[in-house]
Amino acid sequence: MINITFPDGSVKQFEAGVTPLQIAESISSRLAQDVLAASVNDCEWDISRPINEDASIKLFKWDDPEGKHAFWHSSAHLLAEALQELYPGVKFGIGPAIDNGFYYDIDPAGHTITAADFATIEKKMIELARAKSPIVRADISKADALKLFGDRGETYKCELISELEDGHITTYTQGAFTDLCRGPHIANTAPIKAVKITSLAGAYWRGDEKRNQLVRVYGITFPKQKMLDEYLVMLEEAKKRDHRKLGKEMELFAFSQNVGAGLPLWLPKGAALRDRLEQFLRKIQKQYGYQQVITPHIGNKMLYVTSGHYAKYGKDSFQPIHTPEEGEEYLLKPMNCPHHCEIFKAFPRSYRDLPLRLAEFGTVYRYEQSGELHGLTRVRGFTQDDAHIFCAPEQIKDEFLKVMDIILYIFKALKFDNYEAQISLRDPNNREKYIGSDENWHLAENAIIDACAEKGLVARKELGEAAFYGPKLDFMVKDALGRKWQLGTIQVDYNLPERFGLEYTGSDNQKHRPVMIHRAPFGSLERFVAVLLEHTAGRFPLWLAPDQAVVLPISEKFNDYAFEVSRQLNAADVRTIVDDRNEKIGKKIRDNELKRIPYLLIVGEKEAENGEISVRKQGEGDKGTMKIATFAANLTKEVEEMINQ
RNA sequence: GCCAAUGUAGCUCAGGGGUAGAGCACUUCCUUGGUAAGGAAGAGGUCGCGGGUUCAAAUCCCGCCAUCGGCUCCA
Repeated sequence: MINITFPDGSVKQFEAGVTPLQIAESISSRLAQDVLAASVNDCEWDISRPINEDASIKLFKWDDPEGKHAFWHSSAHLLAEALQELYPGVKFGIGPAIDNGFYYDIDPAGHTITAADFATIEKKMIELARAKSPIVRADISKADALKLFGDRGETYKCELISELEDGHITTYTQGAFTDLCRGPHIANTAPIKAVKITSLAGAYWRGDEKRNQLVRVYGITFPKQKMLDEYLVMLEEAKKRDHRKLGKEMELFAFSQNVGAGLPLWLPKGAALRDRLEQFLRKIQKQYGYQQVITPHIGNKMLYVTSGHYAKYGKDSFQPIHTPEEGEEYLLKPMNCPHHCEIFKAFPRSYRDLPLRLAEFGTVYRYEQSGELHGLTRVRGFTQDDAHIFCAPEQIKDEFLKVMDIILYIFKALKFDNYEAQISLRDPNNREKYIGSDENWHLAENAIIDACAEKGLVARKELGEAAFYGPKLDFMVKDALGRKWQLGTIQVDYNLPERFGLEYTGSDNQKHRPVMIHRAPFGSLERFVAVLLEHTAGRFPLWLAPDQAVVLPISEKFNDYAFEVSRQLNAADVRTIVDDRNEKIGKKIRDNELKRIPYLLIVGEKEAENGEISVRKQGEGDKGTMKIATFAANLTKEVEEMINQ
């Protein structure tokens, strides 16, 4: 007998060799039906895999991420089995579960797979799932694995096996398909009831653009058809809040082929929105002791040779601008920091000047690869809410904490509660990718980790994600379709001060090297507006809304009064427009509700007589009648409460 | 940059070797209506751009550009 400990601490005895599925059955037949995966002593475990010694166990159902993961991972195998039948000779790469479903990378071996084939693949997968094939785990020696997959011409699998340690290799088989796999998997294919192949893409083998490109087939599966239907509806809803669609609809920004790909044009309403965000940030930054600076959009090539950016990114950037003067070369600035370093150098600096916090809404240009451009989230010209803090090494953590305060304040004011924090550290196995000494890297990485700990901020640590000049703390927010975008960022940099030879005089009358902190709470205005649009589905908080109120005259007879109302409200800083179209009031209400204007002000005979307006709040309906000045005062108060919460 | 797809009116889309269609939006007229779609008429398009095939190309073929979904990249 062995002792099995449950998550609540209770312990039950079972025969050695018991499986998680049998344990679930001993609790209830319902649980046995629902359980998809397990962990045994915190190791992922198949529910049909025997347990031979005392262990603590967790059972995972669909609602647990681990349960979905096993379900989708098994679905990837099912997809592979279907592809193997439909396209004989295809070779398999890898096929993992992802956040929303799974994919399988295959070498199509001469077959062509297109979106037109999705229905066939789905049908085949359903057919195979209904066979209720058990998914069977097997240990295999490295030699046997190489032979098994080698005989089948699975060159990609063999490459993977050759890198594995003998004695730790397992395969999983369902029906006629055997895959090299660590698991865990669901017990058999029966629970996979609804299947959708979602897209097709090219993907380099092992993510290396120098190697073969495979075909990646994406899909998602569910244990119930209804869940798939709901998922598809959710996707449709998400598309409606795509910032590219909303930005056009709401006349915020546009792109022109004549201007160039990835170069956004801010329309009047978008520019005004952006300006409000800038003012908001300027105000907080002033409180935190920042000073605004302005630097040019271009800089001498030598500036970037000094900073090291030219050597690293020069050939992949917009190419230098040549002047009539022989030999002079300028670059569009890809970042503001070298300019700010020169501002630091403009005067002899004392420890009394530190921390020196230089802020700039600086527009930068980066030549992103053509396939990478994406609405406002990935562009070639954008404005960072940039600042560089020059401080003494012992001030780093304090400054870091203050920047975190600003970022968290902004996220709170805009109700971004769904962010993730990530500490990006360097890849210890690939040190030549980074510039700067080991000692400095070590210091900088620890400053970030300590600051997060002190703030109680839960941050994921990612090796190899650091910038080439230093480690960073990033705040990521998801867009409508669940794609993650980096917004706020704080980066420690020991490197640029070194390269620019920055120094200050300490209290000891000796020269010292300052440390630099790069930080951008929004990341860029472009990306921030994009994410804000998707986050709010275009229903901006009142203080940011392009139009805060629209006056709707009941009939054309009251147009004059409507314009008078609008004039008075605009004079009181309430952004107000008039809908003077010759339409019925019902139609005007519908159209302006759909335009996401926070307040609809209806005026007719009664209102015109009394100097009043009838207020309707977007999405909430009629709020009654009030004086124009009362409405203006209420709205101003509402805005102030939002910003100063 | 790579793989796949798409590009027709301001928007959403249909059509398809013989000179262009719908709905919404827009303009004008009728209507002057009290809280989510009143009616009529009109205007609007080198069918992404450039080549080729053809008596004839928006339609077929090739190239380019842009967009979309991924991959790689992201200072």
